[in-house]
Amino acid sequence: MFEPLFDYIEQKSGLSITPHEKNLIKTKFEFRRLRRRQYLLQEGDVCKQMGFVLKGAARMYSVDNKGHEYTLRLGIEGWWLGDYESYTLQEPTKFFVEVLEDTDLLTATKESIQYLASTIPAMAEMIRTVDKRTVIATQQRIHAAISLTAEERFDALAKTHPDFLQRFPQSMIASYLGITAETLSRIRKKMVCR
Amino acid sequence: MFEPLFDYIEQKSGLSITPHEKNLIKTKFEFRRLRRRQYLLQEGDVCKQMGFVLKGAARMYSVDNKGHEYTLRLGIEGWWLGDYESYTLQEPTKFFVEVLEDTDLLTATKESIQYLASTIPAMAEMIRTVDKRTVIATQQRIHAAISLTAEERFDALAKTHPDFLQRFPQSMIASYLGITAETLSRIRKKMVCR
DNA sequence: CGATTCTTTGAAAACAGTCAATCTGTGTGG
DNA sequence: CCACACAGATTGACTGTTTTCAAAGAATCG
Repeated sequence: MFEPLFDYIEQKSGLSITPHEKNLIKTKFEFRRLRRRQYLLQEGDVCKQMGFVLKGAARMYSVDNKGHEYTLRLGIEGWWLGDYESYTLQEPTKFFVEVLEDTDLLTATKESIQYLASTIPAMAEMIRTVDKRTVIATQQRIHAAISLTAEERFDALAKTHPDFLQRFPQSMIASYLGITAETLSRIRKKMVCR
Repeated sequence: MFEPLFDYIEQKSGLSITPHEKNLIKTKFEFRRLRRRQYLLQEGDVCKQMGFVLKGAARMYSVDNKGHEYTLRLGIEGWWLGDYESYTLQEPTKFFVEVLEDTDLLTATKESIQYLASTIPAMAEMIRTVDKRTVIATQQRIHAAISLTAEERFDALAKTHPDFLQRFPQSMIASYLGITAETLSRIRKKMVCR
């Protein structure tokens, strides 16, 4: 059950983890199964733990006072769930993290993760690497948001994450791209014609 | 001359640095003075070094095939200059980093910074902390880009970085917000009336 | 099968971009 | 000191895109 996480840590860090370290990780992560439509996190909660997705799909979104939803993050197998800001600062979140299919997770608190990082070199290196990758990915998304048209942003997403288009409803993809579901529907219609 | 950098490292890491460590840092960073309109980095370059701003102002932007500019980053005293993606991956950049006033920098290569990080605990911790803050800040900017109107994004920027509005021409603020200079001008006009 | 959710479509309104002209302030050279 | 050039900001008219709202059409789940 923990194998996908072990593989992930070794792959991201480029370091291997010993059997002893694996046992340590097993004691600090908790297996959780969430059913479709359950929330891992809700607005106002403090994000006490991050979750590594073993199986399933989820999204992180906010809701404004008009009821509009804005999807900040989509995640499937091999992604982390949780609000990084709320987790890092231990402050209440503005977001909901909702599971879209029955989902299996490995969760751990900040203290557990910090302990593992201080004990297991591969864990510390994995976190540094993932943080760096996240900075790069978010910078690219900002660049897309300010420099590309809605259609170009959709094309870019279709290229970088074609799996997302299969797994998530179009309305969520639209909200991830910063457009309405109607606009995305029309963009797709136009594209098929060509 | 190095004091602002030492202060920055101690403040961000929460750790103090010894006189010996300070000397080490001095050997690895290079002082550079750039004149208004000079480039620290140009499209196609590999970002060999990051620069810590002692005095001055700069922006990082891309140019599309129609000649439109998109500002990804604005920086003044106490900010880092350079394309994080190109620096981290050592791949050619899509961006220009241009100095808007005569600017004093402390620059260091990736190797130097990695060496300092492996030698000086405060340096390593500063990098981790700044990376985490960057993830949070970029996530907030993405959220603003997809959830707020142009006017609301301007208000948000005026709140979080009022100094930017003084230091940078409106056309650059507009491009940072993902709108045209004309639209920003009209937004400001509307706001004054209220 | 019925209920629910998601997607598509249409028409009107709101919004932002484009292009061109004008205005304003700054600094430079004569 | 003035005239001029220059860059940045503003304004107007127009175009194009996106949102909004409402309704109808598919797809999915229990």
